[in-house]
Amino acid sequence: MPESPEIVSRTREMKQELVGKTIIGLEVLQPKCLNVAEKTFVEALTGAQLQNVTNRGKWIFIETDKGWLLLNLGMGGEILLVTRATLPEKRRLVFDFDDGTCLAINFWWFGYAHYVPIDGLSNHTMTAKLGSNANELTVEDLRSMLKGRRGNIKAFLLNQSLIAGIGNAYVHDVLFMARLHPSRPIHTLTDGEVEGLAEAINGGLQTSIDKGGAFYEVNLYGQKGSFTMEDILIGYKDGKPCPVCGTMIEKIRTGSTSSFICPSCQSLG
DNA sequence: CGGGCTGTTGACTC
DNA sequence: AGAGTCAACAGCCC
Repeated sequence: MPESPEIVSRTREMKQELVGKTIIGLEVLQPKCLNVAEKTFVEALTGAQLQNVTNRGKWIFIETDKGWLLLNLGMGGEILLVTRATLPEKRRLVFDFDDGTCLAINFWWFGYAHYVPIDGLSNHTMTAKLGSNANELTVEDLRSMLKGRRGNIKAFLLNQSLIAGIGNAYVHDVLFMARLHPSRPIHTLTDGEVEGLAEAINGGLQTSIDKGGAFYEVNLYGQKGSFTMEDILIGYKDGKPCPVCGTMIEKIRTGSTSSFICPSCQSLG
């Protein structure tokens, strides 16, 4: 489940490794993940030189002199820096570079590889409405976003057009650190709770960013991230004791997703 | 073997 | 506007 920590880590690695390389060829094994015709995609990016790699939420922005390559790994996937000799079996896209290396991209279930012309980012609806990066959020940002908003806090945190980068894997610990129940109505939050939530968002993601992302995703070199189950406080730990009060952690249904909570630390009040 | 569950996202409905 | 459902279809667990 690639969320901010994994995407920020992949972005760093790609910027480090790929800037300056030129795409001399590319292979599309799953045209369905594209936003344009396969022919258009291939023609647009062949010969493109990579200039920068950034991210917004879960989207990776690869800037080239011929336009943008935007990637979203969906529910998981790998971006691997390999050679033709070491290509992974599972791959949906392969970019060949002028130095003999290549980038093999696979989506675990589904994902997107979109081409956008140099001046066309504002027309790319899937990224144009993304909110600010979760790992760069300030208390003031959060306060103004929450003001007057209805609904519950978990749906708010997962809404990418407000805060970009939090997904259903990290949200459990973010809410736990802020001592908030996922179904807590936004309008009932106190000033202190909003401040605590801002800290929880930053803290909850930063540990994993520092560790290169979660153990269930790999980096460009095929190595797993070092953020492990031991770094997770309550997520996916139903039946185990809460690290703060010892109460049994519960798995509950919240809308169409599951949530993990300590029923004592995160009471609905 | 098969069914149910899991990360994302947008489209669609009420 | 918010909440729910579905569809993209891989892999794991029981």
